[in-house]
Amino acid sequence: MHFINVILPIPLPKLFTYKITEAESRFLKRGVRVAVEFGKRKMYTALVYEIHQDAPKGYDAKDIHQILDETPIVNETQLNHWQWISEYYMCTLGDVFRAALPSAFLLESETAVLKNEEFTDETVLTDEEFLIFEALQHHSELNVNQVINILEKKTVFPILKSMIDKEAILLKERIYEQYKPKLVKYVRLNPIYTDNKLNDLLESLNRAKKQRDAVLTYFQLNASKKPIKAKDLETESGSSSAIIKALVTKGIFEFYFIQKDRINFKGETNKLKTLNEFQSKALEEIQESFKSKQVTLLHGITSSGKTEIYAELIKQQLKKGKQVLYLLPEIALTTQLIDRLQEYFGEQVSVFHSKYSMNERVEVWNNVLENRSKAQIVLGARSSLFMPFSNLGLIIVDEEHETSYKQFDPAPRYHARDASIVLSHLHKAKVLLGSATPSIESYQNAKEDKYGFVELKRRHGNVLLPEIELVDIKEKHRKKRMKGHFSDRLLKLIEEALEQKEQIILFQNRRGFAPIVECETCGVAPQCPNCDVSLTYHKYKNELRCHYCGHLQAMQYNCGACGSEKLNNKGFGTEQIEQELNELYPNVNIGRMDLDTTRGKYGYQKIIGQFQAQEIDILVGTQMLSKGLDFSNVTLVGVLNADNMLNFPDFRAHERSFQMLVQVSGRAGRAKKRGKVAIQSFNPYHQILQQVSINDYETMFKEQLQERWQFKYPPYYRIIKITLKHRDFLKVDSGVLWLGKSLANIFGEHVLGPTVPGVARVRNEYIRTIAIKIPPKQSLKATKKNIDRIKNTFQAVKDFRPIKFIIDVDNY
DNA sequence: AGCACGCCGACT
DNA sequence: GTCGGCGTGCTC
Repeated sequence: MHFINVILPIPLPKLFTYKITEAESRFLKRGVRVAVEFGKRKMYTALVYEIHQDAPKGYDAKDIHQILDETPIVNETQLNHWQWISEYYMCTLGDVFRAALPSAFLLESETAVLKNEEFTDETVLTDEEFLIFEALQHHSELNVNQVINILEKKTVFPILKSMIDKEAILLKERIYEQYKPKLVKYVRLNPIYTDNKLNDLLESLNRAKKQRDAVLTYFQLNASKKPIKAKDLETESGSSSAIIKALVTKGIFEFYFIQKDRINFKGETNKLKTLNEFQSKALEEIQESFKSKQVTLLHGITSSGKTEIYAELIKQQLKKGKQVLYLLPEIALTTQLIDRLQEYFGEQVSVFHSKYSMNERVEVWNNVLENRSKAQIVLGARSSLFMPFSNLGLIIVDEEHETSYKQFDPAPRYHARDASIVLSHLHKAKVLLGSATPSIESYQNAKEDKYGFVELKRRHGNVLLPEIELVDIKEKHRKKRMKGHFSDRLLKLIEEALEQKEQIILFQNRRGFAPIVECETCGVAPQCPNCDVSLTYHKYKNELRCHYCGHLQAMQYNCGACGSEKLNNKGFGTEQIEQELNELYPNVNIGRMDLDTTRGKYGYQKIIGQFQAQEIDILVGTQMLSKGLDFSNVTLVGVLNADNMLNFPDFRAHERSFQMLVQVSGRAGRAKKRGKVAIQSFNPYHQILQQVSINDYETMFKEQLQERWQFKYPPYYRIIKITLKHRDFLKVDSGVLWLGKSLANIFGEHVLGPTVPGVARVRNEYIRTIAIKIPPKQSLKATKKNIDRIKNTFQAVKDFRPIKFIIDVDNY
C-alpha cells in the first residue's frame, strides 16, 4: 500500500493522506500537484509533500483523483523554505502554499449540472425542478451559480439532490486548467507539394486568383525559411482568413500552432554604465564583505547610484550561471527601473508583478522553474521570493527599510527581507540589503557585525544633497502668513521654481488626516455603517467613502444628527491641496498621484509619464511619490505637514518619519542643480526633523535604539501580536479578557493589552489586540509553542471558537 | 476555509 | 406544516 501526504490550500494545520497505486508511487515526487476530493463535494489542488507506505489509522484514505504535473512544480528548497515560513510565522503550510503559487496553479472544482439523457418522465418533477430541467434543454450544462439565479434562492442542493434521486440530472465536478498557453497560428505548405509539383499546384489555382496570390506570397515569405504566421500571410498577400482557410480545406496549406510567451522583450541591450570611483569602491567592499558575510547592508544616500552597483553584481552572478532575485517594494516597481534593467540584461530579466495577469505569472514561474535564460533575474515585490529558484546566487533587497515587505493580511504574514535571508541560506546565496535609510533592525545587525556594511555617501554626478529648510507653521499661523495649507515661504519657493521652469513635488501623507466632513453646529461627522471611522470626503466624485471597507455613499448636504446645513471639511488630503493650488496658480499644470489616481495596470505609468514629459509642473502626492522615481527637473520638494506622521502612536513612527522625509527629500535636485526641500511643521524643533534637516542618520539611529531598549522594543525584544475579531462585541471582549489572563500567566509583564485598536470595528467586526514582547534571551521556539498551546485551549472553549484568531509574528 | 447536518422561528 | 436561518463539527 502506498500513500501520499499532501498540502491543501486551506488553513488547516494538518497534512492529509491519500492512497495511491504502486505505479503512481513510482511516478509521484514531492512538489507534484494532484487533484483530490476533499469532503463530499469539493475538489482541490493539493501538493505532494511526503510519499510513504504507512497506512493511516482510524480512517480509510481516499484515492487521488488525478495527477496534474509530470514533474514537480515546486522544488525541495522551496518546500524547506515553506516549512520555515510556516513555523516562524505561525501559519499552516496550506497558507504558504496558497500564497506561493500563482493562482492559475490552484484550480478548484466547480459543480456542473448535466441532464440525464435517459430521463423521460417529466411529470415526477416539481415546479422548481422543472425549471432546471427546462434550462438544461437550452444549455448543455449549468453551474451552481446559474442554478441559484434560475431558482432565485440560495440553497439549491436539496433540489438538485432530489433530481438526482429521480435520475433527471447528473452532477459532475469539473476542474479546469486556468492557465492557457498563448498559441499563435502558423501556416505551412502541405509536405506532399515537393519542389517538382509546385508548378502543378499553381496551375491548379489558375481560376482562383486570390488563392493563387496567397500561395505565391507564401513562397516569397518562405524564402527566409522562417515559420510564417497565418496573420502575416493574410496581410502580406492582401487576402482574408477565409481564403487561407479555403486553401487549408483544399489540403494545400496546413495550420499549426506554436506556444508563445506573453512576456517578450524587444530591443537591444546596452553595456553597463561605468561606475564612478565611489561606486567602484563600494562594489569592491561589497564583494569583499560577501567573502565572510552572508548578508551585507549597503547604506547609500539617495541618488548615489545604487542601481548601477546592483547591475554589476547581477552581471557577475549571471557569469557564474546563477539566478538573481531583485526584491522591491510594490510601489517602487516602476517602468523606470524595469526599463533600466532590461536595457542591460534584455530578456534575462523577468518581472513578477501583482498587476500581471494570471497567465503571465505562470509563464514567469515556468521559466524560473526550468532555469531558462529568460528568467535568470527575477524582479518583483515580496511574493516573488516564492519563485522556484534552483540555483540562486544573489538576492537584492532594495529599499530594505520599506514596511510593505511585511505581508499584513492573509497569512502567511512574512517579512520578505527576513524570509529572503533564510532563503539565501538554503541556496548558499548572498543577500544585499540596500537603502538610503536602513531600518533600525538591519543597521543594528550591521553594527553588531552580523551583516557586512558598506557605505556610499556621494551622490551621482557629485550633486549635493538638497538643502532642507524647516518652516514653522505655528508661527506662520500666528502671524497670519498662511494661505490655506501653504506658508508664504513655501509659496515663494514654488514661484521661484516655476519661474525657472523647474518642476515641483508636494508631499502630503494623508494617514489619519484624510478630509472628513463635520457638522459645525453639533460636531457630528458621518460615520461608516460597518466600521468605527469617519467617512472620507472625495471631492472629485462628490461622495463619502470608507477607507477600511470601501463603503460608498453620496455626499450629504445637511447633518444627519441635527439637520444643520453647515457642514465643514476637516483635515486635508491630496485632493484639497490640488484644489488650493489650482486656485493659487490657475495657469500652472497640476497633477495628483495617490491611490485614487493610480488605479489600473497603467495608472502610475500615465502620471509618471506626464510628469517626466513635463506636462505637469507641480505633482501632489502621497508617500508613493517617494519610491524609486527619478525626475531630473525637480528642484523643489515641499512637505505640507510633517507632524501627523511623527505623532502616530507606534514605536516605529519616528523611524518611519525620518525615512519618509529623507526619501522624499531625495527627489529634489537629482541632475545638476542642488535641490531644495521645505518641510512645514508645527514643531520644527522635533529631534527627528532636526536630524532630517542635516541628514543625520547616525544620531537618529542612536536615539531610536536607546528608546527601543528603554521601552523593550525591537531590535532588542521581539513582538508577536494577536488580533481577535468577531461580529459580537461581547464575545470578543470576553474572549480577549480570557486570552489576556492566560497569556499573562506565562509571559507576565511582557503581555501588552488587551488593547482596543484605533479603529475598533472594521467590516462589522469588533477588533481587540494583545501583544507579547519576547526578551532577547527567551527562546522563540518555546514562546511560540506556548502561544500555540494557549490558542488551542482558547479555541476549545465553545463560546470562543467562532472568534477569529490572528497571529502576527514581528508585526509592523 | 467550505460544506453538510441538524435544530428552531416566520411564512404558505 | 415547510423553508431557511445559522450553530457545530468534520474534512484524509
